[in-house]
Amino acid sequence: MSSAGGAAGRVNLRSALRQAFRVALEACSRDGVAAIQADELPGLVEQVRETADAKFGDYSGTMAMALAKKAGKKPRDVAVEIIRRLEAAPGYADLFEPPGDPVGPGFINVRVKDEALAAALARAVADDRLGVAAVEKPLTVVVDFSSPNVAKPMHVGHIRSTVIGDALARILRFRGHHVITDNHLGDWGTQFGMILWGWKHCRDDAAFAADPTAELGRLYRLVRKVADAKPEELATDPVAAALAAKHPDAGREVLAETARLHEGDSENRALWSQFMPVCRGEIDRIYARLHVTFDHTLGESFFQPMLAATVDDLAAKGLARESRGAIGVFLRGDDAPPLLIRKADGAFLYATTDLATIRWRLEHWKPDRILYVVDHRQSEHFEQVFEAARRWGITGIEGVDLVHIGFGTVLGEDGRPFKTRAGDMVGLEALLDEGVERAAAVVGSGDEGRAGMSDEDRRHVAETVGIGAIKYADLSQNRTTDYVFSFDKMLQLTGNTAAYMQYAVARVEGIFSRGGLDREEVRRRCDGVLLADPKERALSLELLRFGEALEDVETDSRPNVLTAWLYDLAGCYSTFYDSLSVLKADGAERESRLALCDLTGRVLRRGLDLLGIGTVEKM
RNA sequence: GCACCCGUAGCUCAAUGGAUAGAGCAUCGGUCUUCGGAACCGAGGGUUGCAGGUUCGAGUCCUGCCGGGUGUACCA
Repeated sequence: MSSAGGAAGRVNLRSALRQAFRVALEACSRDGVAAIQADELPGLVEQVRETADAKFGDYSGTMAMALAKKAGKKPRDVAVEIIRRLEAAPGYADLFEPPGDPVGPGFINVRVKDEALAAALARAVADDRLGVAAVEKPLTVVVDFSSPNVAKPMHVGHIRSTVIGDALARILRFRGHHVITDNHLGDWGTQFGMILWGWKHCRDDAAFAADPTAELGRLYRLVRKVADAKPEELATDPVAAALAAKHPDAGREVLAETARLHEGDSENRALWSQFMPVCRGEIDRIYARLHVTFDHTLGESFFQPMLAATVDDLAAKGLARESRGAIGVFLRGDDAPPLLIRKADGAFLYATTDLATIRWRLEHWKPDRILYVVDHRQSEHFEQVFEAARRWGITGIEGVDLVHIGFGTVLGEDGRPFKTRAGDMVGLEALLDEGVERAAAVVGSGDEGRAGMSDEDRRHVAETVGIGAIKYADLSQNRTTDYVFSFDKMLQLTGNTAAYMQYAVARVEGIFSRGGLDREEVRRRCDGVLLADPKERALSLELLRFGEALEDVETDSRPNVLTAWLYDLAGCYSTFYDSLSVLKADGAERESRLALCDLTGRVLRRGLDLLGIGTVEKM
């Protein structure tokens, strides 16, 4: 038996090569080639990366050029010194060909041995983890994402946090980290003051009985306009305008309702308890459809009992003080705006809850890292909260990474924030519906995979493709930039889209059902892979880089690194499959190529799964 | 005013300081008597907003402009 499931059988080629370079560089330093401090070693070792072009080999190291100046030597001479020690590094010769001479100004190019590649691939085929090694030092990582305000309908603005956060959590978990996901619901803020005010002044009992969610949504939208009292908004909404005229002080009254809720007013608390299940039911339905789950859903209300103590403690430590009736933490001197933690009317704020939440999480979960997947517009807020938390000196905060994973805005095709013609945010559910509807039309356009497909199957395929398209479009963008939302582009069957990737999976895996083959049997028989053709070798190497792609996703919390790699993998497969026979091949060649197909299908499927995207057998 | 982010092919987007700035769409051309053609191969298309600077090497780092966005005391 091969080492199925055994960590010893999994090799991350890049990590192995970096380790060899580390040894070589340490030797260079010892031998006086170039003085290298221990703290600059990691940066140099990271300069081992995949080559830009296969003609240069598989991996290259560029650190010789960086080291040349301080060594007082020519870059190529430094490279020669590194190469000499690299070849002697433990384990190097098992996996890699001798490097040869430096290229150009001093590139050290390395090629993986074919035998090592074939053996690693055979192990990956037999492995549930597809050859991906788990991290050596698992961290406890809290991922705080989605976090909608429950009293208002979820809209397109929530999709990015939800989808990116879910993907990051899945990937970190697969990497071997201990991941705790928490949906930090906005269930205690001013939006509830709006609902409360609306409930008391303009509710429609019949409408609430018929559809509580819709009625609460109506109240929120209506009262927000009344409270904001912007003339241009009121001009287009006579109902809101009439209410605003009748209640000129609505804005303040809304805040008063919020404050009463926070103070424990029995009527407002009772209404809150009545509204919450309605709100939760609404968002849970969407999460179910997105296949997104959370380990915890500790909303702001959960931390409410800790807020007064939070303010008191910060004040007692001399970090927070009164200013204009409110209480704030002054982080940048007396002139810069402080981080407010209590309003003049006594109500607490977003920052108060965030600080209390950090303390609670540190105490109960002892994380090494907390990721906040939140709109980039809140970057300043998080900078301040993190700074305040550190100065506060909460127990256990030393060494904990607090990271704001910001992301850009979703734009309409006009380049403006994505809104309906009326100017409202686009509802998330309606968005998903439209995606699925359009997917149904696209999926129905072919005929190959549809033979014998029931209506139910077709609905399932449309749902999987439609939701997948929306998620993939989001995840395949660099998260830091805004992006233009376009159903037409995300549902294309070519290019870097979910539909293309899902199709690739169906096509790859269709080989086995079409050929009437037992995949388990293919895997059992695989004891190596033939790499006679460059296309087979390219595909094999790409497959073994799955772990590297996941590692790179974690480094900068960027899921688009994974989508880009999956797309490259699909490209390698297409090239391979187009020119080399699989089912029509014979003997060992057929076995080898079937194993490649099997692994490609499983890696693509797993990769999409790690992005939260489903796949189908036929489409 | 101050702070942060962004300006890359006609369009939508990539590119952890590395080699000739890449994909898809669109345009044009080619392959194969389809192991799922929703394929594969190729071409054209770029002064990476502008001007300096650092570096062996800059789309990437620094400075200054131009243009766009966001945030800036009691929303979250």
